[in-house]
Amino acid sequence: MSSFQGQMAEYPNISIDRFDRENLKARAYFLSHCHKDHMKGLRAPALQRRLECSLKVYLYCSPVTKELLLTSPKYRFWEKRIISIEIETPTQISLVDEASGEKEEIVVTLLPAGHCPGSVMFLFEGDNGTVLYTGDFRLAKGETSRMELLHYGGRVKDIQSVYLDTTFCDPRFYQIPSRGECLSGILELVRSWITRSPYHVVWLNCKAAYGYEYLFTNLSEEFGVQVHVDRLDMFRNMPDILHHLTTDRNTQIHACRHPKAEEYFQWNKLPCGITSKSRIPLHTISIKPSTMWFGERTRKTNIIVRTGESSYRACFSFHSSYSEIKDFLSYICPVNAYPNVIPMGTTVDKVIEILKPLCRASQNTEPKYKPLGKLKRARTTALDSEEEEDDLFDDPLPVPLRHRVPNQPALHREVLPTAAVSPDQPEKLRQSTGCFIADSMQTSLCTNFIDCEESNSESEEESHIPVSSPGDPGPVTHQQKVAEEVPQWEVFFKRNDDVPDDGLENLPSSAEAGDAQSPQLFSDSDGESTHISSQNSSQSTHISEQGSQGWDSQSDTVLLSSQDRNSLETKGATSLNKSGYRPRINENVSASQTEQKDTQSDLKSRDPGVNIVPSAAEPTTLSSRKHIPQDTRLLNHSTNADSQSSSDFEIPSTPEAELPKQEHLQYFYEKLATGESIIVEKRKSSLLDT
DNA sequence: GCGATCAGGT
DNA sequence: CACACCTGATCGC
Repeated sequence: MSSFQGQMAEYPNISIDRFDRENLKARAYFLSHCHKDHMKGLRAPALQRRLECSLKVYLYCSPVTKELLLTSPKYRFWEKRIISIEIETPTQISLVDEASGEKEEIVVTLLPAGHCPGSVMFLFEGDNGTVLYTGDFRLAKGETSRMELLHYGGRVKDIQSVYLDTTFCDPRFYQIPSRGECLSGILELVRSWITRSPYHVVWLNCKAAYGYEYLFTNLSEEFGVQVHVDRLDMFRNMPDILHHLTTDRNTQIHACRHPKAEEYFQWNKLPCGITSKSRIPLHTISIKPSTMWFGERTRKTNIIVRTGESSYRACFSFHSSYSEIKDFLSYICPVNAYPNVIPMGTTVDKVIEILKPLCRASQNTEPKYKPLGKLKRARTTALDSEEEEDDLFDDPLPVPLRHRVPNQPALHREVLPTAAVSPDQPEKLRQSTGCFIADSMQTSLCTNFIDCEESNSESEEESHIPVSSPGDPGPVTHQQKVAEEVPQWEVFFKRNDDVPDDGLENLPSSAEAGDAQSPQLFSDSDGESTHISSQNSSQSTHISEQGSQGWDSQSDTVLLSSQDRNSLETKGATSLNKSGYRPRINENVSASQTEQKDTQSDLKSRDPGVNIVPSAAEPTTLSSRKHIPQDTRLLNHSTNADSQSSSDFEIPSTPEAELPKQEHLQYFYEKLATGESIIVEKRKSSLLDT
């Protein structure tokens, strides 16, 4: 549960995900997603009064969040005061103090957070630096590096502070099976049951919260069976969700709820009350999505656990695991990181101890890497025997790869995201948030060294992925990016060894299911339980292809973009916020926003110029000041072959390409080393013969 | 009657 | 397997 108090040290005039107490004075409000623990005070009389008095105060959120919020009558009073901002569309907002007329400009960019429909992270850029509020998020390793607007000049932006979802920021939660792995596990369990007869039904015992929709849509897609839910009016403008849901109880997949649902289930009664179909009794299993986690060294990652004769728990998480958080933060590498959540059973201090080493030292704007001695040696050619670790940097890399150097090309707008933090900032931060300040003394040399290493490997691994297919609504720079990139072995011949693979048993086919009431392929939860295990990347790619075929064959409506079909996890994370769940409604926001919506599949809609929304008495104007570099290609970093990947954004193999054999590589290397010409027999290697 | 808070449940 | 709710009791206005 979020304990973020609503305000960020750098921009205290805005409030995010909190609407009570101090936040009642905010000049603008932001809502990252539609979960109640992020909406405290949002419908309180105090705030309603504030709205009536201050006609220039608005709530900013994603279009989906706006739609979900306004579905509830309790929040209807917000109707005229919400401005939805498209994902990945930098938007300028004027923060005006209505009493003094004082004005502050800020640019906000919504980035998909992968937590639930409409969930976003907020990237704020203004005079006090660039800050990122993650809200709640689940991003697999490498997804961060694909967010164009987190980057500038081929590097991650210089981010002063990150306000971070630390729900699972504890080594206990080292890994959580990826979205795709969890989904395929659940798919197989459901398949094994509902294919037995039309009277075999599953009940998905989901909590009352947004976030299970991608499970529903994928199940529906896979089996051509709509999911029974209590309500679906909130999705009335999201056809790609709506089409997979039904209020007709006559279906084999239920996600309906009832206060006495568990009791009902004991009596083979579904929450919606039915026990039979055509007077033939139903055979029901329950599947309870819940977070399951595994330690660093755990290799078994069971996704389904049987908890009773007809009950299963299935792995499912809305939040990033410990390693995903660390990947995320070390990639962003902010000056400060503040936990939004203190996980149960841990303390603020412990969380801070984890975050600190992943941040820059707050006083070292220019990171100093441990192997500086190497640079000195390179110039003086003097040997420096006392520092053995220098040898780790054989290649002269005098410039930090990750961080923007102080004088990067300035953004062509009035906000300068370079840190303008005064020396007293740390104290201010401590006071205003009561949270963590990255301490330069302790992040020290070692930290920077580690960070450099990790950033290199991660960027290398993730930065050359052609995520965008022509015509899809990805950021405009994607295509340029792909074209400019130099092919890398790692891209086209993706290893499988970065996903824990312990010789998993493959799932038996559903035909194996015997006569018993429960599927046989899962044993009980008494310790010997084996289950659907974590699958390697090729399997998850395979599943996604099945899904893709389903889309093609089954529906005349394209519900997900081609990009979203690339993997199951893409459906789960990205489409939640992007084209997949984009409401169709037209909103009266501003000329610029409407234009964005109407041309969403057009590259023009990805024009990286900053939108301006009418805030605080500003008349709507259209601006397209460019500030995003043409070349957003990431830098080449070195590979970390052992890095764990929990992503399902696995790099698709080039069709018909095969991993080169060791002996072939050896041959090539030898030839290259001796300068001989390479004669390629049989299979021509397009990567080597240029 | 409403909201805030807490305890307890899933 | 620890989320994001729900319900109900109590207190204050």
